[in-house]
Amino acid sequence: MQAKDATLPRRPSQAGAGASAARLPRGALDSPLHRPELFDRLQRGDHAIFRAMLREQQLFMAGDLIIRGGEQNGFVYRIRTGWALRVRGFADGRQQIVAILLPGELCGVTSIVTSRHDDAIECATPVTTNRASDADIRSLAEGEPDAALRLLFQLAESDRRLQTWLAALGRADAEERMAMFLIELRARLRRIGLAHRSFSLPLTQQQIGDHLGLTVVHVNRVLRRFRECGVLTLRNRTVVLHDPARLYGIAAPILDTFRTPDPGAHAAA
Amino acid sequence: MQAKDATLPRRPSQAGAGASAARLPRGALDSPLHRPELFDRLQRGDHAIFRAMLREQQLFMAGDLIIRGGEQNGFVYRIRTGWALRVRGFADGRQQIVAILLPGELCGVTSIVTSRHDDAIECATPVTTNRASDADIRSLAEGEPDAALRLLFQLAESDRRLQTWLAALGRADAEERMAMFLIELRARLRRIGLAHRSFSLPLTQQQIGDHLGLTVVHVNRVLRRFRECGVLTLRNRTVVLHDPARLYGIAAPILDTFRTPDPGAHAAA
DNA sequence: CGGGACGTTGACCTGGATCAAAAATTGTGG
DNA sequence: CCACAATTTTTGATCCAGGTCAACGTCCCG
Repeated sequence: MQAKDATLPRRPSQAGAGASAARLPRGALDSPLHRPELFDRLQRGDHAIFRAMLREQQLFMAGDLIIRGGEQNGFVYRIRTGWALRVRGFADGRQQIVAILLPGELCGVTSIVTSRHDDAIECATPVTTNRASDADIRSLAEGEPDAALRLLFQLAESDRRLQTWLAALGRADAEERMAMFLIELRARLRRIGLAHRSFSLPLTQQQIGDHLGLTVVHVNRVLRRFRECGVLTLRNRTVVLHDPARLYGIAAPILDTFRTPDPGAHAAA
Repeated sequence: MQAKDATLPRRPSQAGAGASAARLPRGALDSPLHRPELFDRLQRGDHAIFRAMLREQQLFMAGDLIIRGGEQNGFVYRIRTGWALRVRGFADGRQQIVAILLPGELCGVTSIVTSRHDDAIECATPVTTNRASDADIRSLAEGEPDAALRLLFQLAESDRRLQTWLAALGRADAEERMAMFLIELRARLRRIGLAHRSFSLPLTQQQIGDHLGLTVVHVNRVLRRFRECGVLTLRNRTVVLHDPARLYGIAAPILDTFRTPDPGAHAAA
């Protein structure tokens, strides 16, 4: 359960997830909604943070916790390879996977100001990380505006994703959620070079359910429906998209958001 | 629909929400989960930001949009008085209220790095704000670490709330959500001196539903049940808590979170 | 005093949960 | 390589929390 403080293995993991991401992906800083004029600064900030983290590397196994819930954690992490999950667990065993973290992303940034993490960070695959103490990161940010900007960017991205997903949980049905989930994930994986027509999805259906707010059973049924309609196949932790357009069609009402809620909308053409 | 660029009225609003908050509340910086040692810095940072915003004041009416969804908005706002809602609207009319903003909070902080807001900020009551351009805020943050910390704090708070609420939408039932919603809201209002045994809740039941992920009809039924059990009364946009302990009891399994999801839990005492 | 929000209630329906049990897959030690 | 245990996937049968539809009441405002 504890991470080994070790140098990274030559081949960090056998999982499809990590294998092709041995090099640090840059695409994570290229979100379609960020300001293009800041890209250079973000990249420099990212380098600076990465350099500050070079000394501390860790290797986790699938199932390990990078950050425990309910405790203070004095570090900011950067995922190098593998998939990590932000999990919120309840007293009675229910749990919600609040977000998914992919290589290149920072996690635990809020350690800088908060005294406790309400979520745990759990590894879905073997994961390699770098880290630095929150104090180091804080002083780095004060010295290098670009690094501060990089931190802000991570929080802004996280905010946007949480917000989007929250809206989906509140207002979308099972098929819409599944479609949206896979579409967004594929887009993110693509940006870091980990998705083509098919991509790996190293989560159990239980975990997918914990993310979509559904039971395993229903996740399975939705997947079956998608398979029977020829939309996609999920086998061996791998998603193969047969009919992307159809998938987009299912999620369309949800993806096409940004309409401001103006009271006169029902009259418009 | 457009805000007046005017000096603030002597009595900013008749709504219970704003009336007693003419002075800027500080309690917003005193979240139970932030690091106490940073409080002074946060407060200084808050002052600095507030000073940078003094020049631009605005008054909005209930229903106005402070920030439109889907557009770039070059400002960071600070709510002075009144209630604002972060709303995410879908193409087909569904909408989800993603968060509620109270006096003393910053909104639009992500403007600093993003090119578009996916959410709109809508006023639930008359609202008075200050604001400054994102460029000004960015350079302020670079000059004054305390101000940067204040921005980070806002994002961290927002992150925690979104995460908490997301988990509730994914895994809690209607009564639990309602109970949790009212409990958290009361706690926040208290911190800024706006709640005692009763507090004002200036939202329609439709809006409450849009926040809880329920229909108006069902919101109404849950409220009736609560009323009939003697837990609380909601009348005239005012919540009167008759039996707080009972309310906490309903939300207990959800509030009592931070348990890390360890696989051996079912065996423990 | 008429019209338009908003709140309230009843009757009925359905998407997804729950329960239960196979089948398939993965891991483990011999 | 196989037998065995544990985990995960799949399917069917049944149930219910919450949605939908349709009124009606109530308050406010011009």
